[in-house]
Order: sequence, then structure tokens, then C-alpha cells
Amino acid sequence: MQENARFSGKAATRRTDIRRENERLILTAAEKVFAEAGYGGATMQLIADMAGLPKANLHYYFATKEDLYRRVVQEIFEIWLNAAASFDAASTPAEGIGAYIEAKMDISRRHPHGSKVWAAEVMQGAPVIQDYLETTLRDWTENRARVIQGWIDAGQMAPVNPRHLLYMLWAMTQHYADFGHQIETLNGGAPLTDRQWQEATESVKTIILRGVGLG
Amino acid sequence: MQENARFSGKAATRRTDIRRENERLILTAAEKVFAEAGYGGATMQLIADMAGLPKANLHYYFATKEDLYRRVVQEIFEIWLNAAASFDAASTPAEGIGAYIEAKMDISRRHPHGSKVWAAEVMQGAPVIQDYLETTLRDWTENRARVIQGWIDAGQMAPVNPRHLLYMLWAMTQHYADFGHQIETLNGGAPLTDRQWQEATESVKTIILRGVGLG
DNA sequence: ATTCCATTTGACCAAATGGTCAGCTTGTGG
DNA sequence: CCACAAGCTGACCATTTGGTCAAATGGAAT
Repeated sequence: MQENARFSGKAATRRTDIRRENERLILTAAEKVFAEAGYGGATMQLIADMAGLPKANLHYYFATKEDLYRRVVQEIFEIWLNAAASFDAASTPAEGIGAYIEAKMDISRRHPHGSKVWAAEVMQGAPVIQDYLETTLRDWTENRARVIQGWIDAGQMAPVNPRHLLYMLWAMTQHYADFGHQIETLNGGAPLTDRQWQEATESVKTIILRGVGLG
Repeated sequence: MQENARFSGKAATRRTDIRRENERLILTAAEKVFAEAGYGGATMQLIADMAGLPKANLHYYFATKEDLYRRVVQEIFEIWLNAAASFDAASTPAEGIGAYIEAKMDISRRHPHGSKVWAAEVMQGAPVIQDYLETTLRDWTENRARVIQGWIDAGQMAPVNPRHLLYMLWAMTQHYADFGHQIETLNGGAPLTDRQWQEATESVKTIILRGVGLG
């Protein structure tokens, strides 16, 4: 019972640890394989090998390939939603937009696989997360668009279409994850260094902020 | 013989027509299926059904699934390269960048499937077009980056990293194709109208041009 | 008309894949 | 230590899929 685990002196029982560890192991492997091969190209065997577990073990933790995939997509979505905090916490447009760009660039760097899985899912018509788009994401977008419109109405930034501004922010920040391989190739075959990531972030911030009259 | 076809009075012989027509039929169907299902999720049977031909016929024109896929990717790549013309023809930065945005937004609208196929290919590490990235695309990028740097040096626009500017242009314009489904959902479930596409293009142009000091 | 070659296609095959299951091992509460 | 449940896994299976092929059909040059 989970009660036992929760109340028995030493944090969690061995069993709970095993479960959590293996699920994490599988999810991490799945994220990478789905990103690199797409849903159709990914195989449970590949994911199992990458996780270092027998294939049958995957099906013990995740009933079907689709279940596993759904979990991977949900995780990146939540990470992105949380980046809204940096947007909401700000009091000025420059601060809010700037912090949001920084947060999303940081996510692109730390979770490139998840970003790709999301991109592929949406490109294919969002077969498994359509409801999220219609509820959570729609609400999220409308709320932020309203905030931006408020800034414009208050004369704090240039009049731009808030929706398209949001699309542009998503496009640019996620591009560094989704097209990371292309960027790496054009960078002479080497991944962007810390310095280059900083430069990329600054470039995006500079152009966008000046672009909305906050330069 | 093809000589016969070329020199026989009526343009091309029936044979040549058939070949061209069927190849076009297959390529169009393949572009759509690869975009909607990914390379791994696409099946020759699906493509055949969409093209209205028996599966064996596909293998008569394209030896393997990979051959067919390669052709689809090459086509969109060439379309994009040609968009460079609008960039090169311009004499001022505002004109060049503006025209390039318009050209690429137009392509996103007219070839959303191809754009998605390209995006998926790059996201998966460009397994079949890596050589293009390292040769053609690298040269293309370096040349345009040099042009932009020239404008900056001449004081015609604000100093920004030319590479990152190019990445941003690609990201934003292609976003309207690759994430078209998401945008459509956030647009109340309806595809963007002519007017809305124009507004999107204007938004991108306005923000970018002002962002590089050309507002 | 006849010959030759391009085109078409139903039937077929070997390999790969998602998923199942029965039996085994291991942890845990009593 | 025991009994039970959770966790593990090799072997297996039905289905799908890319690709093949031989036989049939159709166009065009002589």
C-alpha cells in the first residue's frame, strides 16, 4: 500500500523507489527515441534498449506505446506552461517579454527532445493532445494576449497583434530546439557553446523588444 | 526512346505524359502522407491509396520508400532556395528582408506539407539530407549573412548577429506552416483567412524590420 | 499486323513490430 | 520464516509493411 510507503519512517519503500526510477528511466529513453525517430519510427524495442530494460518490462509500466507517448508529450507541455510564470511575474512589458524569452530559450536548451516530440505531434494534427490545445492552451493564449493588449492600450509598447507576437516568441525560441541539428551544422558541426546560447538569447531579445517598441 | 518523344510533332508522346503525370500524382500524395504521419508512420499503401494507384505501381516509379521520401524533401528545399531571389534582388535592407519574409510566408501557405516534411527530417537529425545542409545550405547562409553584415557595416541597419537574424526569419515564417494546426485551433478552429495571412505577414515584417532598426 | 518495350497489378514473402502470458524472482508485512 | 503481492522476462503470436515477381495490358515504331 502506498500509505505504508508514505508513513514508514524511511521516506519511501524500496518498491516505490523502483517504480519511480524505472518510470523515469523509460520516460527519458522514450522522449529521446520519439524525438529522433518520430512516433511511427520509434519502436518499443529501441526504447527498451536505450532504457536498459527488456521490452516486456516497458509494457509492465506502460500498457501501450501510445500511453507512453502521451506521457512524454504531457510532460513537455507542463514545462512550457510553467514558463508563463516569468511572464506573469513581471510588471513591465520589457521585463515580461524578456524574461519569457529567456525562460523558453532555457527550456529549448535543456529539453530539446521534448520540444521535438511536441512539434511532431502538432505537425501531425495533434492526434493525441487536441483537447489540450482547445482548452488549456487556448485559455493560456487568450489570457496572455489580453495582458499584452493591456500594455498596448496603456501606451507601454507599440501596437502589434498580440497573438502573432506570441506565435513569433514560440517560433523563435523553439526553433533553437527543433532545428538544433541544422543550427549545429551551420555552426561548423559543433553544438552552440554557453556563450553562443547567450548570444542567441540576446539576439532574440534585442530584435523582439526593439520590434515592439521597447528597444 | 526519349529523343523520339522530344522530336515527334505533338509536344511529348503519351508515354512521357503518363510518366510525368503519375510521378506528380505520387509525389503529391507522398508529400501529404509523409507530412501527416512522418516517415516512419507513412506507409506505401496509404500513399498509393491517396494517389489512387495500386501499391506495386509506386514501386515501379520509385524503387523504395526512401527514394520517394528523398524526392519530396528535395523539392521543398529547392523551393526555399529560390525564395532567395527576392532577397538578392533588393537594393535596400528593408526591401530585401521584407520581400524575403513575404516570399517565405507565401511558401508556408502554399506548401505546408513540404515544410512539415523538411522540419521532421531536420528534427530527426537530417538522416537523408545532411549533405545538403553541409554544402548548399551552408554556402547559402554564409553568403546572405555576409550581405547582411555589409548592410550593418554601411550603417544601413542596426548591428545584429546576421546568422541569428536568418534563423529568426526561418523560424517565424515556417512556424505558420509547421504549427498551422495549432494556429488554426487557437483561431477558433478555422484556417486563417486571406486577410489573416496578410495580417500575420505584416506582423512579422513590422516587428522584424523595426527590430533591426528599419522601422 | 507484328514486334518490342514501357506500364500495370494481384498475389506473395520475409522481416519487423506491438503486445501477451505463464512462470520466475524479489520485496515486504506479519 | 512464510505467504502474498509486486516486479521481471523469455518465448511466443497475429498483424503490418516494404518490397518482389510473373503474367497481363497497352502504346508506338517498322
